[in-house]
Amino acid sequence: MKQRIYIGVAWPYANSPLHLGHIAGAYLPADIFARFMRMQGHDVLMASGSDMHGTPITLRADKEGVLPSVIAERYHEDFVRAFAGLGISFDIFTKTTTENHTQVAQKIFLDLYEKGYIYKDRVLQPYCATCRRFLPDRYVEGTCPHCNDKGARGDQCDNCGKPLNSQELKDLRCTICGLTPAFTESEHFFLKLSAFNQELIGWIDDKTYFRSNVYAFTKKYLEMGLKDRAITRDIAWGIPVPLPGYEEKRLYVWFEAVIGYLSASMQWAKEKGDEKAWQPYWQDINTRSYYFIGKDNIPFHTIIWPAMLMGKGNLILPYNVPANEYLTIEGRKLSSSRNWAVWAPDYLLHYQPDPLRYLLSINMPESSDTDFSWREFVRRNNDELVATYGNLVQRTLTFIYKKFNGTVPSSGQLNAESLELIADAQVSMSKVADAIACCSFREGIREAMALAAKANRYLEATSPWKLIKEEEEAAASALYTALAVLNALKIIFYPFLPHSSQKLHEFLGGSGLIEEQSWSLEMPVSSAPLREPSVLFTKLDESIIDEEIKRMG
RNA sequence: CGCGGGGUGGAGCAGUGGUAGCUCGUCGGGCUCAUAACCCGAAGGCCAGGGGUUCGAAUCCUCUCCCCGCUACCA
Repeated sequence: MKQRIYIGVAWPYANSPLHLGHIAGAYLPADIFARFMRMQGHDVLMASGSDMHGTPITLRADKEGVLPSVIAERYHEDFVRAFAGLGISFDIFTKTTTENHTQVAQKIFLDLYEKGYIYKDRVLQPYCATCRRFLPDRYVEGTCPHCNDKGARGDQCDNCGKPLNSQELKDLRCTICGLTPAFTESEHFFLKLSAFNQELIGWIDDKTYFRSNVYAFTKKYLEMGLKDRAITRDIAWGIPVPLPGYEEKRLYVWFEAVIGYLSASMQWAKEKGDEKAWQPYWQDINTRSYYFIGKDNIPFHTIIWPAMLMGKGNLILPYNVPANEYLTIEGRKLSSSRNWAVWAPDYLLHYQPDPLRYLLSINMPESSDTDFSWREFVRRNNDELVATYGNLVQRTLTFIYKKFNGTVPSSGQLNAESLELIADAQVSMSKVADAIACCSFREGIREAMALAAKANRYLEATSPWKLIKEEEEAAASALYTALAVLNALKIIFYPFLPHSSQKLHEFLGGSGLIEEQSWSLEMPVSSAPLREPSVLFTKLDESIIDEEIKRMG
């Protein structure tokens, strides 16, 4: 049955390049899922874009003396290049500064406002006279009224975990200049999250198939009770509030950026020349929407965005939010400011995308934080990708190429071992499919690699290089069987390693894009031509470990 | 009593009630089609520790210890 699937992927903040954390956290799992679903014949729309607004971008622009848009555009283009290099197959990757997004965001704002889900309220807001600006919550520090910890921020106290607002803090100070701000009244718009509390509890209740951390976190959050949140700010960079008298205010990023999931779909439809094409992805209740994000984004995708969708009405709620945990680098938390990170553009200058995709897939932070180390990268590449999978392909194809004229050997009468291996390949195909379908990517790629290892064992046991001297037909039959397994491998590795699967597809005589193949085992056709193979993956020298580590930090 | 994640052979990890597994590394052997790749065998773990539940626990409960996040950039 053909399923329609919408895949939303976290919108990267356009203020620094993409790093491995982004890729392992959201983009790679989303891409694996999308490629798999497309190959299964499902109808997929995968969308994302750059989050161009927000304070960090403004701060950086101030520092460099340029407009915020300059910074945002620079990184947006950088993202587009990195995604292309890594093979992240978005159907659309746009940005929040488009006319389209601005209009959609403003329209939703107005709609929720008219329905009473957004209301005005006057708030006392800390204003720093020295810095001449209103201070967002996290720019205010003080003493927690609950536990007396001195490092509490305007939004919450990290010591006791209690949510706060700036007015509750004692000994208030501005984190920029350290002086005491004064409270000034300002009018803001609030999203009435409290109105959706019950409905959200009902919605999350049957989402037991969610990853346990996502489910538990959301449930607890909802049971503690939702508080309405301000969704406008007194800043200049962002989407204007579309009401007269509020020209100086902007929509706050977390309200506006999530709307990008919807506006990007509309943009995709427009570019496709069918303005209504987005509707089935958002309005058909049989469509399943998935949101791939990092764990810090959970509340925005399981609470705020669903609440907004409920308020807007006639839009489907998330079907699943497979949030990943974090990736550490060489055992330490990554930090862009300390350059303790591996940058995607930088990686792509030196290495192929598939080895990285392999490591991040097989060691994906699905259920707990995992570590990326260059030693592990080299090891996985050399000992697993090259030695197990790559070498299987190489030994099979070069042998056939030399001894069978570069054509598929005749299958002859397949013996019991051969039939068993082919059956195993079929089982692997469905196991990998099941694993990916429930977002267990690690399990999926492990199974794929296990099949490659099994094929190596089969070759060892049948030893066609010996058979060919006495019983050429038996050798042909064994190699035919190995080719059948390669046909399975190119498919089941495809979602994870699209570049090498495409290459293998071509070695095996296939034409066109492997993506157009279906998720099924195609038996080779005897005497069909193969193409001259070259290596699928290359070994990496151990010396890169120290070099790469030296370049960080 | 702040919250959360985690502690499984040398390394990285899987395993959530029923004889402790995977990949790599190490040692020994085989093979020679293949990117010194492949295959077989072996050594190596009282599953952080104490207590409890159970016929039976790495797996459930409880306590203790240790590590990592929860602070700016940041999935």
